[in-house]
Amino acid sequence: MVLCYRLNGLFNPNLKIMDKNLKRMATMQRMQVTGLHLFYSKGYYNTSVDDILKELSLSKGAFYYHFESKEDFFVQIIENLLVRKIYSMLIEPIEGHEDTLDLITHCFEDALETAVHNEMDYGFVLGNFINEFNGRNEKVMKHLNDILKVWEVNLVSAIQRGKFNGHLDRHVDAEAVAIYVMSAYMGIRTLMAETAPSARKYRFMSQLRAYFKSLQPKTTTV
Amino acid sequence: MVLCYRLNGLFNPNLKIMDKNLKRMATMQRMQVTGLHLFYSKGYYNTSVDDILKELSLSKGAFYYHFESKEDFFVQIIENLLVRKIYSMLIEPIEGHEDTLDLITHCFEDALETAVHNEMDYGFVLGNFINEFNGRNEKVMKHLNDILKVWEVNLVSAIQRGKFNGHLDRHVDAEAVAIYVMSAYMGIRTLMAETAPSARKYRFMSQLRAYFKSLQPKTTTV
DNA sequence: TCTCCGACCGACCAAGTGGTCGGTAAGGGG
DNA sequence: CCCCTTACCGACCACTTGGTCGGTCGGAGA
Repeated sequence: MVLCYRLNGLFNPNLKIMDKNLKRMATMQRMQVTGLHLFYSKGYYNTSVDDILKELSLSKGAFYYHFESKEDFFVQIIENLLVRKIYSMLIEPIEGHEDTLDLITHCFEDALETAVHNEMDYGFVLGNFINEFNGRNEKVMKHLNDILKVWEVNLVSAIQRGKFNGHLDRHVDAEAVAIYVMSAYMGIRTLMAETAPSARKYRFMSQLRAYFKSLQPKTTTV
Repeated sequence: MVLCYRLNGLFNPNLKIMDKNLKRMATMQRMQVTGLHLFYSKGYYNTSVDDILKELSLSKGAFYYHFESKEDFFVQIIENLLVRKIYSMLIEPIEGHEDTLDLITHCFEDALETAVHNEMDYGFVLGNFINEFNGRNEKVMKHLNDILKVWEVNLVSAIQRGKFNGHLDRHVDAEAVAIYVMSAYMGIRTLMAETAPSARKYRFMSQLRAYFKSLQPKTTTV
């Protein structure tokens, strides 16, 4: 968004036009934010465009003035909101040069804690949407899989960094650990969805730590 | 089904009526089987009753003659098909008295292998439906959570059995292991849904084994 | 043979669905 | 002052949805 703003500013130094763009983008942003909330809580196919508009006291006309279609709207939500949130919640926190396993542990601890408090956990939102669109909408799936891929790549490189720094055993299969960690995270979020989220989070984290211990460098023989 | 058959036979020894019940149940069974397939591949809310009927060349009348509503239909699918399949795929295989961790490993190996071949993996079907109905339909969610609970309970007792038999360390937290194992399984199925299922299965299993190793009795000191 | 009943048909309904389109009010530029 | 663009309105459209209901038909019982 900031990027577009600057670009328009470059091409057209007129202040008024910049104001207009700001208004346009504010409206679109509002639609996207409530759209994501509704899509998340009721599902994409089970949320009508009217539902979103009602929430905002806007009309159909406004919606189709700003977006080509419901699908286009959703893709923009993915690109504008989902990607960034996942980046800041699940990728950025493991980018440091400290102990990789510690970083992942704290990252998951934080992410699951927000989930316990019923706030939106974008890692789970992603899993939810993957389940909903899988086999139903290739185009959207491609965008969702791209996010997954970014997450995976960043995990792999963090793990490799950890091996290099001596925080992980040299024989650890980075790709495998990444996949496993992602699986576990997405799975626990499904299990936390309805029943005893706090207790389940605690149990999950204890076993994640146990698993991570098995990845630490083996100082003893063999 | 067999049970109902026998019950009807008991209360009414008339052969003709048994035949009639058989026909009725055969039709209902057919509807449920294709219903589950469609609900699984397109989602519950995104599959219309007409879609199912078209597949079977049956009419609306037939459907609402046998079932009260779409929701009732789905609940019966859960009770008649989902519960049994999950039992035979994920619970029965870990009931033995051999090494619990071996049993779980083989069970998952088998279940994921059928998933790789694009067959229906009912463990994943369950996760899918939980995601779809979570926060949208309490009644259905209750039924789905019940299945999850049964799975959990059986896992816990299998793990406890393993501790008793000396296959697992005495200090292992059975509940935590159960939750963790379930999470991992449900998660990997989401990740296997679209991209590189076979490779991901392989990586997942390797790390599951690594984790399981950390649960084995510690023969060394401390 | 007549009657009755279970199983099924298909036209129909109200309530939505995504999407279109002819408007219109505001407000800046000429 | 007019004019044109932007942002939005809301009636409307074709279509689908879950669900209803009067009817049909074959076969079993009397």
